Amino acid sequence: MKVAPKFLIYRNSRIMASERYNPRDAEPRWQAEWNEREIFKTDNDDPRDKYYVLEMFPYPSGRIHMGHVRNYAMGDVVARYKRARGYNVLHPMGWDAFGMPAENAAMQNKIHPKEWTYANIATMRGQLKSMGLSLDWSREFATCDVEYYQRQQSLFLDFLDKGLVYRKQSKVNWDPVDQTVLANEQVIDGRGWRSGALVEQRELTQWFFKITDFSQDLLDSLDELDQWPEKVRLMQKNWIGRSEGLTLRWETVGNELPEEFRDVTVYTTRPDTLFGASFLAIAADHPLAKYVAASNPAVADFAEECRRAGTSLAALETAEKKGMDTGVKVRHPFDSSWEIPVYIANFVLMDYGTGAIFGCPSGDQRDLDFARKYDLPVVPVVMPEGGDAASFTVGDTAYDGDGVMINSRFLDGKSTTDAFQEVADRLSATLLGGKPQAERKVNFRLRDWGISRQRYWGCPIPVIHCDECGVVPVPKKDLPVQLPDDINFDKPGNPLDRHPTWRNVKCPHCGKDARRETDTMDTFVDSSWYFARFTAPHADEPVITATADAWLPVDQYIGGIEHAILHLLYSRFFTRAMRETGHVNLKEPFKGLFTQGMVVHETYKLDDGANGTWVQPSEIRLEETDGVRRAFLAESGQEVTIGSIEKMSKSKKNVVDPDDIIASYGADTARFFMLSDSPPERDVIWTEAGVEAAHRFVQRIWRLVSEAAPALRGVKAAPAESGEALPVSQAAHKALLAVANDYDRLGFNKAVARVYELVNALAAPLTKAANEKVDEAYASALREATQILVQLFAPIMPHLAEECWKEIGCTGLISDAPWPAYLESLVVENTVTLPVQVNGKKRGELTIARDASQSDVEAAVLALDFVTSALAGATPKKIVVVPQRIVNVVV
RNA sequence: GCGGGCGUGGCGAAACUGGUAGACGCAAGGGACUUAAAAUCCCUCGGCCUUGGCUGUACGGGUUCGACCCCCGUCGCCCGCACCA
Repeated sequence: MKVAPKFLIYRNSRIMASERYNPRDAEPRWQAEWNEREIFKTDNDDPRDKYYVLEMFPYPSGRIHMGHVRNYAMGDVVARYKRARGYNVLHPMGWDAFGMPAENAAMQNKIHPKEWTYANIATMRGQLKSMGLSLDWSREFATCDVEYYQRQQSLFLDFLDKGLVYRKQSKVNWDPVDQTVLANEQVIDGRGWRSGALVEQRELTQWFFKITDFSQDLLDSLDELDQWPEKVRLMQKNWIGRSEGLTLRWETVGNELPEEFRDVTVYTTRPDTLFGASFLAIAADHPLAKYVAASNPAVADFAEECRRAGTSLAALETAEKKGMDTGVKVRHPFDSSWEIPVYIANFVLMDYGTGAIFGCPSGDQRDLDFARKYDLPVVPVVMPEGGDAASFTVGDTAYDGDGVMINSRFLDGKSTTDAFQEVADRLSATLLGGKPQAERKVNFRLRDWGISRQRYWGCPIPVIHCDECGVVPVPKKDLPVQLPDDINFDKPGNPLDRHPTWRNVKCPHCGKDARRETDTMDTFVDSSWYFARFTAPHADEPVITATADAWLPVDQYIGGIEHAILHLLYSRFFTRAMRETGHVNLKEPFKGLFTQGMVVHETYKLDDGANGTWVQPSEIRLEETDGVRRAFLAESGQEVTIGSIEKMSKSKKNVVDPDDIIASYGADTARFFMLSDSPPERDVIWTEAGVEAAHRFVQRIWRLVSEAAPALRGVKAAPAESGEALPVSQAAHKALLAVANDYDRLGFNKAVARVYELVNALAAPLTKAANEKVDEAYASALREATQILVQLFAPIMPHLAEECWKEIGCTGLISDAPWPAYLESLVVENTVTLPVQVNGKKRGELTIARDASQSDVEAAVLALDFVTSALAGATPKKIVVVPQRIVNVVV
């Protein structure tokens, strides 16, 4: 980042009464002071009310980015504000340190994942420290620390013991060339990102957490999370996907199929549409599909094609809907002469329901597209209320709403709800092969959590495979199962798998030769309980129950919206599982949740089009002539294209390094800018002009405060209740009330606007105090107002606040100072100004006593000239008076 | 494809959740100070016509005394989709 040199010169010589504020001097000085006095170290035994504020811990990718600055600045404001409000605040930091990038770095740069990770942590810790965050660093840990993952293995064993862990077959993306499992993001257009080989799906036996044991509870408890964004609760609700339906068995036609295929079970939420059924669709992995494939090469080929589509749901559903007739037919449950074909379809998932559906084309768009493609009948069975049964048809759009049944024999005329019940009742009472043909069933979309990863850089799953005893848990006394250091990534595949000795172990049960599990855990496991570990980070047990119970839930959790579903749902599950295993006594880990927006930046491209190259903002010079902005390379002057505003990413090079910003402007400026202007839940656009303006404001505050300081130092701080200084005190106390309210709601941008307003209000008084003699009452009020101002911005710009605090003669650290109390008499107004509308349009104003009665207001309004002229002698139809708000005269 | 969200001046936004649309800031323009520049200070700033008014919160409808806010529909952009973290 290149900055105009004048910004970098902080002169030592005195200019007028003060010098420029120099963050490069002040910030390290105050950080050292805080550190020395250990004021951010949290005592678990402190008797005050607790407040736990946590930001999602970072992945140690190398350097912090602006998104981190924004996230941690928000958390720090909350922490500092709550500390001032008298809480015992826990505000810890750690590292989400396992994961793929370390392995990729190992392959590309021949560096050990551990070395790479800890080096990154060291760099990023330094960067975070330069931000002046009020963190308790004594609680820091990384999830790749043996001390941490040992406890995670211990939790795993407890879960296993409790029946919350099991193994089953599950599919993975397999790269046949690299002989390795690929993450979804490593599969690009169906091919491995490194090898380019067509990706296959393979079945592996993998470990799962039984999150589905808690489906209903995870859903129900969302109602209690009233300090979560509504959208996140809704997303989780949809993800869990509770539905009420019917499992329904369809008898297959003919006797040539084996016993197990005498019927096919489907799950449906729309049994009412049964008479619109025109096909059954089963997943490529359905047992019947496999059976047919064994003797039918075309079906086998098609099933294989489906398997190549990748494991991601998005890929599956975006793909063209395809199917293939298996030749098998089934009988309609209400008419044994009605035969319906069974297709294999690429959009039916074995994981959901029973892996088989019946298709009703008139009532489901996907089924309709499918039916049109394969020329299957489309019979409308539901029409909207009030429709005409004779003329209602379905063309290109299915009708999936509620309504009235048609073309459905005994259901005709019934509502969809009644038809559902009727079908369920009848088929539950019908026997097929000695069992009811249908059963009511609550189904969840939520699947169990597969945690097996065939990778090195993760927490080893602590079990042993013995030929005699099967799967044997590692005894707790043998923990940790430590990752071996002597590995390399010369060959594809999992280094643990091919390690010469690590796998070899004696069976803890029978003592014979056995093998270690070489799968490691999904990194989401690591982040599912770190918030609990922070409460007692050095304990022998995963958590100290009483301590965890005292600190949890996290009062305010702050992080990106991208974690709205998985991380938060897994953490909610984990807390429940830890409760079942006796580690904690609560089930919801996060009381308050806040999802912040991204940091975005303009992009710059040299040579337009496909082969253009992206250019970093630091290499750019911007010009504006006649309202047109143009960008040039600073070095050569060559013009570059200004592209769209996008999330900061390395690939688009539209990144700004926080280190550069902090070095040029200081941490306070960076923090202030990240919190000002944009509401925290929305994306914020990083602009040079914005940072510079923030920095100017920092300087402005310092100049005003330091110039007036000599006049303020000697006087006692006291608000003015009357006289010349009254407006000064009123402005300060009104701002105090408003900013506290803003901080309580995480409205940082609004708090910043209030701080601007207060500075504007105090600018003239401060300048006056700096330049001329003011009386003591005035100076006292001004000092009190200035102290309030400094306290208001202290959570955002703590270093500048400490500097100002000291300058105006306050003792102690502002980081330790209690939040000031506002005076009621200084914030209430005696009169109110009401806008007056005529027929809903504003025509003027009325200033009247605050406590004026409704009839007083009406009388005063009717006397206003613009009202009398609008009325022209007539009586108003109505006068709407909203107290303290508005008056509307309806003519 | 499914799920979720967002859309207000040239720009970031505010509007106490149905009550003055545009607070506060950025950018721009004008002025003061200065030998000059920077910094600083003052003024203007949604659009259209004439002081006063008309119009305006993505677009089209609706409810209401009153709609950025609630309802229905349309368009555009963003995020998630279970092995990225």
